[in-house]
Amino acid sequence: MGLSIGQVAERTGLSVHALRFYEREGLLADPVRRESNGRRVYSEDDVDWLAMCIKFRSSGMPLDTIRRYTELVRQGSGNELDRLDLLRSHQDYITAQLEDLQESLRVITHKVSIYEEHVAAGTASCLWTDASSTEGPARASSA
Amino acid sequence: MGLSIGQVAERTGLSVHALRFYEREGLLADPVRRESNGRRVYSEDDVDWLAMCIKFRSSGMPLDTIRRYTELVRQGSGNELDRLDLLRSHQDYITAQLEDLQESLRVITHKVSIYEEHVAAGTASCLWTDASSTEGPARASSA
DNA sequence: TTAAAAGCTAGAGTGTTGTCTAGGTCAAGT
DNA sequence: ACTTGACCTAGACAACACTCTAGCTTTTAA
Repeated sequence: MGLSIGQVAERTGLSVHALRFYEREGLLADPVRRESNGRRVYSEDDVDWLAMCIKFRSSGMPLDTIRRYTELVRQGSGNELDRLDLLRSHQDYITAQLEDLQESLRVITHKVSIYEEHVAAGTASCLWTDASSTEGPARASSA
Repeated sequence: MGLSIGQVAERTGLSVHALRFYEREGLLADPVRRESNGRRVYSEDDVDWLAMCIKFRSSGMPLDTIRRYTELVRQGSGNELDRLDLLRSHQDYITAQLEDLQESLRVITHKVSIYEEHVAAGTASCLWTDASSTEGPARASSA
């Protein structure tokens, strides 16, 4: 039931350094329990919480915001609207990221397909000399 | 036809600092032309190239990789397969990001909906006291 | 019993991506 | 003449999120 920092590092993929760092930064709902010798003992709940933090992080939430969220949870009930606000705005942020990424993917896929055509053509004979229509400044190498 | 650094900053959304920085970092296909007085003169092609760099950046390509790509383009024809490689691997990277983000969105949307239920219930009467089933360590506040 | 492995704290160091400052030039307007 | 504003270079500084080091204690395995 109680996990050492090393075990938690293994399970979460965070380094032990990062785990201590996150704790110092106030990202854990409660300051991790300690054994008599001072060593950290993590519960499954701690690991779940960390997993959530990792999801937040990987979707671009800054540590600062995770800390604010953590504080709200730590304060207990009464601020659910604030938590909801924070979550919704992160939701919006993710949605915006998704749209940007999809657009980026569209653009790069287009570039890839142009290069593929060129390369396919070039496999037969090396007749083309620049990436015109894919690279801006390389275009026609002129005014 | 020739744009000042300030105009390019306006058009691209990059700061003039960032524009000079990108140039120093070798992210521009050719070192920007200068007026007699040393001031930069950007062409539309430069702006197009910058727009592409911005797309690369915003989809998580490090400056380092953009520089490598730029170098390939600068070298001229003959390395199209290398460019294609680089582009394809970034394409894969974006795809992976999209999947991660979608998963994150799923998780956070679930949390949001749980909070919404709680808050809706609480609007009538403040009967619930914690975020159990949404927050790990806050759960039942016990062993 | 002793050596390796794992943990601890405090704090320094790092990589990335810019941003800002200092000190100066140049052109235009008043 | 003088101020304002855009531009220049070189280089210092900064935010973010870790990562690593030093110096120490404790646990575990041989």
